Amino acid sequence: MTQDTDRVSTKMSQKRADRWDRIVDAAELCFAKSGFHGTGISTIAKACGISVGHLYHYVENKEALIEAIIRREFERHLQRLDELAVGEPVDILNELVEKVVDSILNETDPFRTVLIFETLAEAQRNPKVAEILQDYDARMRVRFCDILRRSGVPSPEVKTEIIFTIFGGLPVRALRHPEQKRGIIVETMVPVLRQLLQPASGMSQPDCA
Amino acid sequence: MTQDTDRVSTKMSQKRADRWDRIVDAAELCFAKSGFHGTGISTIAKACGISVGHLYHYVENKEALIEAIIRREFERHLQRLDELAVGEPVDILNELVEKVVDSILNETDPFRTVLIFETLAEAQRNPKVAEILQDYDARMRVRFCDILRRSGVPSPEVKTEIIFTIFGGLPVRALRHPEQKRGIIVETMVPVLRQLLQPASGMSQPDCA
DNA sequence: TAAAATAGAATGAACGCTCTATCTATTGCT
DNA sequence: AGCAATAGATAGAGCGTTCATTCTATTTTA
Repeated sequence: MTQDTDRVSTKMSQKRADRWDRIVDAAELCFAKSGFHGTGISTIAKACGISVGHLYHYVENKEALIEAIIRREFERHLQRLDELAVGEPVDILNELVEKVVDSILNETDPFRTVLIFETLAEAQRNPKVAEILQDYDARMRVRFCDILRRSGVPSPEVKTEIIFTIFGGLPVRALRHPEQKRGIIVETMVPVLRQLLQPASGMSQPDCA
Repeated sequence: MTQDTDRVSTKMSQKRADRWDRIVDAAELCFAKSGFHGTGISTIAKACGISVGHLYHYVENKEALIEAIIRREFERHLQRLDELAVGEPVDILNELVEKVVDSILNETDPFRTVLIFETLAEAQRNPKVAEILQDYDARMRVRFCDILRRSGVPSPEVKTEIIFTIFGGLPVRALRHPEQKRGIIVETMVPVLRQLLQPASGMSQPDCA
């Protein structure tokens, strides 16, 4: 351990990174409660126990904070997607359906969902946010599509799009129809998914022999 | 026509209603451009060419304006749904699929979509908005479900929920993946819809043969 | 002339952000 | 090791602006 200065600076930037994380944590909570534009910087500063001036030593401006939160959230989604891809290609389809079902049933994560709509609304008027959104969506599509392709699902791109549509609709439904029993949806959704994810067999569309 | 006073007062309230409509029109446009919380009252007043003080003679407060816009938008949705229900029960399914396809292809209404997410985001922190949202959703569900029931679709409630999920997801996709050709989606979506809307026939296990 | 319509200034709070001041900890020099 | 110099951490008041709303004054209409 000869890089003493390095270790010090690492420890330093580690501390900085920790502080940054705590700020983003607090901001996420505040934004979830009151929205991007309903939350003041002073509220966020208070929420993580620092002063406004101090917060601005870590955060360039509110906009950057919003983007950071959106990015972090999408990174989580990408990670979840990667966890899906570890199985054997043969089992993947079953695993996929299982995960989808699980995802529907356990989508109770309350304030994570809030930011979805906040983000979508923001993306409509903030081109930078729109770009982030579309960029991450593209990356998620590629990964998911690869899984389908490796599993021999025909027209994987379109299937990806349709499944993403369903998943995009689920949180909407959770808001618009919160009493709906998720289990019942799953029951009817599973055969639909199975039909969509059906690997190429004898009779099939132009896409596959 | 003996109720002269009535006619006068009607003409009066007619004028008031017109003014009100123009205010809501302007507000809708502004909110679509900058969001509920990104738009100031003065902006709305300017957009419909009246003063702030005057606007407050028609509008109780900003909140009421937001609610009015949301309500008006949902009324439009309800109306569109009713237009769907006029056909013969037998043809309804085909007509339904056709309308759905048409809806996907022509969902270019730009600023109407904006308010969807604005509304959903708002509903998460404003209980009154959430109630409106859920109330209108329930009414739309009932109507749509009735159509399915009259057409002999099994498990119409669940089918309604699933189709609403897909429809809820479409605008999400339009934002997250705007380059996606809608036509391709439709091609693959139609068989999915047909399977979902399949009327009860001989072999009809709970879900699949 | 009474009432309704309309305008726009005034209000006070909240906003995002910057500035300065203090305080702490590390560094270089001897 | 001990002190001075320096850099970073932190706080909070202050800036100019905008917000939603109200108030008062004026014009138009009945």
